Amino acid sequence: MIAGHEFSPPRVMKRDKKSGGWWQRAIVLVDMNAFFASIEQLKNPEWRGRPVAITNGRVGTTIITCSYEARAYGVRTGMRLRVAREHCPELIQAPSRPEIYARISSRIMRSLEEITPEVEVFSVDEAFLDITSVQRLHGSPVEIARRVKRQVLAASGIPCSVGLSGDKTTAKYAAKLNKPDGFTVIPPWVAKERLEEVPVTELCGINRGVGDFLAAHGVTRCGQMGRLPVSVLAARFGNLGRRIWLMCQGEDPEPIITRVSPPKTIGHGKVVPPGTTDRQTIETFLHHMSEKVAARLRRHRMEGHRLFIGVRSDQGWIGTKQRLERPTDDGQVLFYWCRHFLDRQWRGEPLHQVQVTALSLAPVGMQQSLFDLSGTRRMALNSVQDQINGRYGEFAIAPATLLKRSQMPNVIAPSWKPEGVRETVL
DNA sequence: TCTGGGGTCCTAGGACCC
DNA sequence: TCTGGGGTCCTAGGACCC
Repeated sequence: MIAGHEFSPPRVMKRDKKSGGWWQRAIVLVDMNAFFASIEQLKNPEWRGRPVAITNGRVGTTIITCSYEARAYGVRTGMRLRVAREHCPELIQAPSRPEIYARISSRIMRSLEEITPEVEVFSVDEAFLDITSVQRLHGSPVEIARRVKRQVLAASGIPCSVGLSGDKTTAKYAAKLNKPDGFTVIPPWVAKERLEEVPVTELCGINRGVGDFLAAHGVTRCGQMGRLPVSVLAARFGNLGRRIWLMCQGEDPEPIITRVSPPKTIGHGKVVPPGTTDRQTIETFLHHMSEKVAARLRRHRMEGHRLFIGVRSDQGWIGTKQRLERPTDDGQVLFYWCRHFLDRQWRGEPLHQVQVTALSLAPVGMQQSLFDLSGTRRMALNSVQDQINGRYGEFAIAPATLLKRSQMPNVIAPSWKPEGVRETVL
């Protein structure tokens, strides 16, 4: 490696005269605008400039996200399709296509890493970049941020909003000031002043829980935070409290997290037709969830050591968390426990949601039961199933009872993160 | 408020150890 | 059984994110 001082940030923070000076710390937040809808408009040119809403497959009734043209009519994420059509009769329904969104997301993230290796994939459509140490290489923060915007467009064909500041929270706040296709700079030395009148709940990380606590102490706007001793926040929220205190003053110390860590839980849940009481239907859904969870466990070469199974009725969740005698990545085993759960805990109440989540994940153990023949046979089968599904799509092959449900849409969670964007650093 | 379908992190408190 | 003074591990649940 080259001597450290080559890359260390300048000690003196210069004012950004004609965007020429160096910043002590420079953080960019990239936010794709209406990501899924923008992609569908890109792939279907006749939809450009028109109101498009993404739903969960053809059968979805709730809007996952929608284009800005649709938003102009008052259509919103989470709205029922039926209600949305009242606002906007010509609304185009587009079933979500997760694989495509995932591919484009990966492409965007890889292109960002050409600018700096310090990229934090925050969600499928958002990323933080710490560009502090590449100022010598690529120019001023403003120039680099502009390049980020150009590069995302080149990599994906769709616009994004960019926020630039000296810390993560202010950069994120900046990015949402101008949407879509925005570019907002809040130089670090004016961050505190710019945040002064901003309600604290506008900042990422402050919601009702923290917001109510702050309000009870007379703090509703960032500028009021200085009056509250940091010890009050620390006493209530620990380290998070200290961070919040700094965040509101434009000095969020949070670093960019480049490390991709393995998942800690893997789960799937699904809304079932409201008021379902038919055991067979419930089982089919749980079976489907079990196989999906197991397939992902195997893809990560992980096993669940604990398991959450739950169903939701009008009375709320009925669920169990249990420790497995033996960790597993096998859908049959997961489904076995689902049935067991139904036998023990379900009294036939009408249900509207089911959930299967593998907890306490750990890499597949070395002590694998190599002498357990039935075990190895199942592993081989699972491995083949994964390969086929990997090539031809999930559930190209699956237990027979699931095939007739194979039109069950796959969704992509906004929290999905692309894999293999970078090598995990040891 | 939740919609729908995913996640993470943190804290409090209990069980159990010496 | 409680004294006294540590500690660890585990789990449930809350708060937050997209």
